[in-house]
Amino acid sequence: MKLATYNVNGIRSRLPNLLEWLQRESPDIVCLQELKAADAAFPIDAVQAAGYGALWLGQSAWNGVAILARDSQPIESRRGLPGGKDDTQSRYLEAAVNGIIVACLYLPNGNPQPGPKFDYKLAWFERLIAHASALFSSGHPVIMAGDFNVIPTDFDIYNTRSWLKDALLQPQTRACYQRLLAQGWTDAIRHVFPDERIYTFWDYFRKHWQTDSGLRIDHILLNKEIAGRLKSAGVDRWVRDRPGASDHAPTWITLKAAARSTKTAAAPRRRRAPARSET
DNA sequence: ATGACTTACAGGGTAAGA
Repeated sequence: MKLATYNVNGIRSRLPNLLEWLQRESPDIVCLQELKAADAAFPIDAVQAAGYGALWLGQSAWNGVAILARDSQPIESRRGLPGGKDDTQSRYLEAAVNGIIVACLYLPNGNPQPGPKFDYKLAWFERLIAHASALFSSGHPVIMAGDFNVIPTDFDIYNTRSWLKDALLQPQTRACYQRLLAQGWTDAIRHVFPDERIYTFWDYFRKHWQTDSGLRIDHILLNKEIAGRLKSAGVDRWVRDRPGASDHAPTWITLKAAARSTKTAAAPRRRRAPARSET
């Protein structure tokens, strides 16, 4: 089972790239961010023709998230984070797919910093932390995947020199991410590659792709019910190299098949005791 | 270095991204 997260940066202009990637990599579950399209403009026909069921939360021009499931229809469990009465930005969608709760998120960028956009980022992060706590201890297998807009450590960026004022690596931003992880979540990419520089984003200018000057900001977090199933992880860098690519690359994990329930797996199968009524 | 690139909305120039 392969799950991926991909900030497409405009699903309509990126549709050929998205379809090529879906066909080549066949991910089972996909979290998309930055659709930059209203609900009515989501290319559901093309997505279905590629073999995927989908849920989406669109918005004209900006933001927008979607969850795709191969040969399956995701079952929506939440649309928007709790506590967002006045929040009009489409950044959170949650669904059940193949017995897993999948949370697809697009955390605010927060630049320029300081300022109202950074305040909004931190406030949104607080709402995420609160909801993530409930998800973590829900008893279900849960995966939170998306563009977190957080560079967790200096090891997750090619060089901090020109980013020191950036919202993505401010101490407050990193502290929020660490508080989230402290609930017990496994950062899947870092867990699989503890000593390697892994990037998921390379901005369009300054030849950052050509010089591999990237950031690791797209993350996949696993709760304790599913962390033991983590098998492998990676970044589909070839997608970033295609003509007309998004500035992000798809980031993915594979999972081992779910074990049978603990009781069933642990208890040796017993011969059925003869029933009294049989004699 | 309020920059360099790219998308969306609109149908030009501005906002936003990270």
